[in-house]
Amino acid sequence: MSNDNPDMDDGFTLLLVDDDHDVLAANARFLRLQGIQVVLADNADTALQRLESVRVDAIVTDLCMPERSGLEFAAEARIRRPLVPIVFFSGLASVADVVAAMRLGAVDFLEKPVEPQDMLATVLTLRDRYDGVINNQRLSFDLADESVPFRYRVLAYEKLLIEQSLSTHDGQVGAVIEQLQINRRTLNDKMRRLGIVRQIHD
Amino acid sequence: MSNDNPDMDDGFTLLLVDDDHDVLAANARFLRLQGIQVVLADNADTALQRLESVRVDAIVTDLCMPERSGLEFAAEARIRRPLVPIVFFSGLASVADVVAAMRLGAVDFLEKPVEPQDMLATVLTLRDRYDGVINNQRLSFDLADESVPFRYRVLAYEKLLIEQSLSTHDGQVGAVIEQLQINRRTLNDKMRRLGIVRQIHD
DNA sequence: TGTAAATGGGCGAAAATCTGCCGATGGTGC
DNA sequence: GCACCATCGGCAGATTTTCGCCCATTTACA
Repeated sequence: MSNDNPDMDDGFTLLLVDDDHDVLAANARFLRLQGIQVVLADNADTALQRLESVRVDAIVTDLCMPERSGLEFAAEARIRRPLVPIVFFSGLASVADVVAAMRLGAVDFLEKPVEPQDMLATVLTLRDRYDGVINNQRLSFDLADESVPFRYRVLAYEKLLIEQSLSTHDGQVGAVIEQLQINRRTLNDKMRRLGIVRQIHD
Repeated sequence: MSNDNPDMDDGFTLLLVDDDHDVLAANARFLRLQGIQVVLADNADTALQRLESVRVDAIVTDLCMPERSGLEFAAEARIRRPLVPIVFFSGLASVADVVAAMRLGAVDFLEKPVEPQDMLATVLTLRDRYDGVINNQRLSFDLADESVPFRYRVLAYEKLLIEQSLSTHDGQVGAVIEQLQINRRTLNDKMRRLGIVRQIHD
């Protein structure tokens, strides 16, 4: 892919995966016109290679693809890049598909045909909000699921610890820092990555 | 906590929410026959009251209910009990509904009509996870008071995960790599760092 | 004894994380 | 308005971790 653009980017690169070349090209053109860097793949294997060779910040993928499905691809992608948010789109999605996708940590699920405006809005949201964030509320429930990769389990545990500490201290970050003996800066980063939102009760 | 039946109490209580009384009663009877403690509610408000008065370990709720929907209820429940897993079921769920539910941290989403067997299987999974979490905490924390630094707790958890996986696979490192989806080199490093010694039994 | 598979670990580049410094923001009290 | 406090986040350098490459050792099996 033509990534030889010398003048540097804003650091945000989207991986767009679709087995339909026409749709893929059209969407890519549209997004590029909006100033978003896009890397393309027309199947799961190519997409995984892209993940290796290019620094990808978000993934938008079709659910139904020949050979390897979007779900399988996403599962692999999750292992390689746990922090990269994934959005699916599909025309014929069953409830089970959506559940599976969300369990994999999908950020959103669009229905085909995807309006360019919707896709753009979603992508912009990814760039602004989900960048580097593990969106997974499911993390905290997968604690005992045997098939969940090590890395997720550890992240889920970190999330659990922080949330517990936060809730026992009424959302006081300072108290959490003291109890967990963690650097404030590190705690902030982790909270952002793990999608922990502080909430104060009274 | 307030369980009047002392000898039936294995510590796991399910909150079942459905506005259809007949379905609710039938499901409750079935689950109780399977030895599962069930608390009932036929609307969101009652369900929230139940959350306050009874220690609930898991929630299974209808998505569509008059007045407050299952989603709204779940959002409230999340705030009050962030760690309690929630399962939805619904007959007419749009993709957007499923996405919203999963984002709220739903563990699963069943389609109506729900087969008793499916519901039972789902609930049993919830219960097992619950057990697993409790056990994990006990194992890694019986030495630890609250003041153990975050870093050490996470390391202890990593050690626990690896040791568990090792022991269930009879010390086969290869199987651990597969189960935990962890790079071999990384696993080796971690084992050395955490002082894990592989031992083969027969 | 040969051969293959499994495991452990050194080395080093790449990636991720940690963390101090500093400025921004929002709420509180004077 | 102004000072104060708690919190968030950009930036960047220091530190740690990850992981491919490669080889030694051990174990398994013919």
